[in-house]
Amino acid sequence: MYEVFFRKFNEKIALTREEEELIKQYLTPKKLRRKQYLLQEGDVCKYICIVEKGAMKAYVLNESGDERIVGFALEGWTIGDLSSFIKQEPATLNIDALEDCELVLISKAAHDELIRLVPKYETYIRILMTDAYMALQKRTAIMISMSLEEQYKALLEMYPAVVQRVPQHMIASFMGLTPETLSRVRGRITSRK
Amino acid sequence: MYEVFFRKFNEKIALTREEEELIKQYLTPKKLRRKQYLLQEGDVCKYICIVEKGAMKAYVLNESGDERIVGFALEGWTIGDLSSFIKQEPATLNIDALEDCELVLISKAAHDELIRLVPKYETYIRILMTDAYMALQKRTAIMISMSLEEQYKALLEMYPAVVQRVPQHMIASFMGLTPETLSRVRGRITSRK
DNA sequence: GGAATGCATTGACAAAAGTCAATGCTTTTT
DNA sequence: AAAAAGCATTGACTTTTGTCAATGCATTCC
Repeated sequence: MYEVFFRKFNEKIALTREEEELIKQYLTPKKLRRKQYLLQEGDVCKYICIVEKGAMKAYVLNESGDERIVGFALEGWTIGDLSSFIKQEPATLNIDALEDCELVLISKAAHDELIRLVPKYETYIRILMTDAYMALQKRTAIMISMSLEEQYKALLEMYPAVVQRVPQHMIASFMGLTPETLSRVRGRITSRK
Repeated sequence: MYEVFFRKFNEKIALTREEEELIKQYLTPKKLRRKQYLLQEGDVCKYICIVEKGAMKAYVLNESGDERIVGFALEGWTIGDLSSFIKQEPATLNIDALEDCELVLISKAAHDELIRLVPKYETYIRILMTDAYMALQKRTAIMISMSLEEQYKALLEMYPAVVQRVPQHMIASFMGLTPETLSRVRGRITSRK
């Protein structure tokens, strides 16, 4: 249990057995079936979630009521409405399972305690946030500076596992496009290349 | 000197006089004239930069060679090519001064030392990264889920000082639009409202 | 095994955004 | 004070993207 979580953790900062055991006490395992919600808009995000197995997506609904995907999470990735989690305010994001999932949850209380008690946890979170921010900056730069063809190619490079695993209409949603437009973009890429 | 930097720091975590003095030794002041570069694409980002006075922008160049603005920084804000800074790899961002600026710089060596020596510095950076990530998530959600009119209104709420202070063609660039389109979007908002 | 559902693609058309050129107004430069 | 540069706006036109409808294919569900 928690193999993926601690593997990812140790890739960034090596933990002793004792530290691992201590941290484990603050973690909660959870299984989620495909299409089940982890979080719904308006609820407070009670947990940061690390995916041990499966795949999740986070999205907002636009005025027409259709999903715009803000992010995905595969094995080893972290997902949650961070803003809602940190401030304990109602969430703007919806998060649900794309596949049957095994998750590790960290509650706000556990998170605060871990930061207080385990210096390496704070360091890990600092690095996690930094990495997440860098990745989102990169995605933002891609979105505002490239043609759709180039955006799609860049996402393929940046998130090959996601593009492979997730239906294309969700990639379209992630890019802020309709499925038809993404289909045509892909057509242009394969015909011209 | 460094008033704004320490004011922002103390808003998040209170420092003792001794801690302030210690941290000060790792900071470098720098003045930059309007239009001068802090960083050019291809160079390694040597410093994280906090704006004491003035305004900066970070941008990428698209295939047509025109600027797409990734972010602004006003007084008290932080700017830099974080990815380049952390990995000490060539930058993809250009950063320059919109106005004459007074800056506080933190080199990579200073940053690493501060993290090692001053626990509150690591905490501050963790919070800074978390806040930056939350803000960028919000901006991303806005960009993929809203009409241009709503995007502009949302940016007005999110960054009123920026919209007020910066020429509109830069706001257009920040939104991934041409200046003409933003002008028309603004026209539609004021006529319909 | 057949029906239903979800998904990607394509076509025809409508709506939105980009491009190019021109204008008028400031601000900056000299 | 005059000239130049920067900026926002507008109009005419082009290109891109969205919308709606239809099709074909694969997967899932009874």
